[in-house]
Amino acid sequence: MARKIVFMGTPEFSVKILDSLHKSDHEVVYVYTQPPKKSNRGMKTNISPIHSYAKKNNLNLRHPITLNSEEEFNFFKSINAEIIIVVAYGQIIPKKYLDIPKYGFINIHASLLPKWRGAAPIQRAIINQDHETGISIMRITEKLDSGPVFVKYNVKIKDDDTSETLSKSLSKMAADNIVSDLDNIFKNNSKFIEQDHKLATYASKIDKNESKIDWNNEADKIIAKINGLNPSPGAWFIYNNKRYKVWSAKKNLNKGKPGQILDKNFTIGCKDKSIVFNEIQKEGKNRLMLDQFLLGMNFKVGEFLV
RNA sequence: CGCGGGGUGGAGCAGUCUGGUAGCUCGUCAGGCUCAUAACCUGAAGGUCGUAGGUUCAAAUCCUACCCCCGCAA
Repeated sequence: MARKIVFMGTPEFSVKILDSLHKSDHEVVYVYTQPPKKSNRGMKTNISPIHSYAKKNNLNLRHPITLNSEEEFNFFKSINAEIIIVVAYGQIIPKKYLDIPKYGFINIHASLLPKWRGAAPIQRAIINQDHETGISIMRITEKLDSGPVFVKYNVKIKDDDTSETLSKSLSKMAADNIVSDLDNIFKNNSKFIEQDHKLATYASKIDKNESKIDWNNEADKIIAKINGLNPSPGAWFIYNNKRYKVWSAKKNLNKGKPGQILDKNFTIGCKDKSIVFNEIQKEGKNRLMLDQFLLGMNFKVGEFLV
């Protein structure tokens, strides 16, 4: 039976899931996303990935600056949706909204709750060198990411997984399952299980300062950071006053002082072993594979990166 | 009007400030060496220096406009 769904989401991660819902038997009556804002080079006005998807597929779109106004709340009530799916919307849903739809607000979160509640669960899982993560589908309650969960899907984190690859596979996993999961909710087949709040950890937003590579860490830890911050904002270091963004790297067994260039392959010493870059990008330049990068790179073995 | 870097043979770069023969590393092709090679040696091909104007005896280089790529910041 077709249900009236409202979808709330913003980044690329949400798009596949919206697509799944849009192609299902249910009716996506409204899509909410963050309003367009001036951003990026030149400060042009940019719309969110969900915004452009909705436009392309002629879905009803709503992008209020805030949900808190009376007017916005009344509009929401007038939609008369039966269930709301929230995937990385980027705004806290005010409490008064939560009881309006018959089947409530459902959230898709990219971690195995109660682990990694909050803004950057995928990045944190990789940076923390976790071996697995996943998707949790849960009911939204007043407190962020702490509602009862009714299903989790696990996925292994591979050594070469980045936030981008992991985000894609998690997004796909959620998209593949959401429709049948919703059916279970509608049929009342699903048990919502309270999280064990004592085990909760928090995935705080990525701070600019932590994206700089600290060569006093172990090679594995540095690589985890590189992968976790790929593609955005990217792990980086300074050499000759230029900023270099590292897209990927692998461990090398050679030893050397932290931050020191150990050989002509631009291998860099860490606290223990060392790392050799795989794909790297100088500021203002394109990203390059190591062999290309080395051709035009002028450096002396023995010097230090900052 | 957010700040900044860049566009030079197929790839990555130097040369631009201080105008005067188009340079480096790699790749490609041919030949050589070798049991053999992604190694080594020799040689060759390949560039309207992003585009369009301007200044000049002379422009990759100086001036103007435009196009494209990228980093930061938000």
